[in-house]
Amino acid sequence: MGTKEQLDGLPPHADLRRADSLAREIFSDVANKWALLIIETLAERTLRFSELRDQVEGISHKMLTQNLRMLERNGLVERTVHPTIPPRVEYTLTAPGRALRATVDVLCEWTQRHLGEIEEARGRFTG
Amino acid sequence: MGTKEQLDGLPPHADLRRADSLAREIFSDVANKWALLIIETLAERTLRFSELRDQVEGISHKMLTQNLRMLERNGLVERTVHPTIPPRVEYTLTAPGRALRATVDVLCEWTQRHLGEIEEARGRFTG
DNA sequence: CGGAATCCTACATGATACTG
DNA sequence: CAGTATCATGTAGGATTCCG
Repeated sequence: MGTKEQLDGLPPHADLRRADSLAREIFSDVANKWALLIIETLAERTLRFSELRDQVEGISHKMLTQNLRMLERNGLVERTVHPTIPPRVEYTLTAPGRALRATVDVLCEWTQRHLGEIEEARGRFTG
Repeated sequence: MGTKEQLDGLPPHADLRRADSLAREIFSDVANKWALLIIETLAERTLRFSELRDQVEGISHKMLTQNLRMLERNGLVERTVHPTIPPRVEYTLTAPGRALRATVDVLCEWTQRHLGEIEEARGRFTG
């Protein structure tokens, strides 16, 4: 596959080095807690706006809207409007969104696995 | 292993659900572009402060300092001061830092792999 | 209910200058 | 060179209000 051949031999963050590259832009979009928590939450099942707001603890109405728009713009989340009254809007992960989810899972697992270690380090740290 | 048994059967983001949990706090620390780019850059080799500033394109002196302190506090990066004149300060990944690096690599690979797809999605998006 | 728009505040970030 | 402090500014983010 052509894409894979181009990547072989390069560090995985090769293009992220340039501050103005598309890769860096996407990386910056995605590397923030709200986006990743939304992705994780949608991974279980399709959810409505208000369900998401309830399940992603601490997120505000505004942040949820902004991040959903960003994820939709990047094609990671699909937005479906049911023209009923009151309106019903559902959000689902797309294929790339589900692929991203798999990588976020790894990050979540890392967090769980090193909780204790990090807590200890914080205790030792005297900044 | 006790830790593994506790995690089995739970979604990987189980504890991240609580906005006030330690897991969420660590996740929020780590899920930001500067921290992750620093981790990626340090993965190749130990670097001095000024080398890092040059290699992580776009990062400011201040952001680099702040993020290095945060990573050091969480025990992901080790800071070594050589008492010379001028001073020489080197930063290295710790074991948990290297483990994190592996997961960030996956995120970088995801970014590279879906670049085109995302660019297309952006073209279609009319927000 | 979902979302856009407004206003307002706090904090993140950059630029600069200073110290050891 | 590495790091801190200070100041200025932008932007993130919350609360609120209005609209379909």
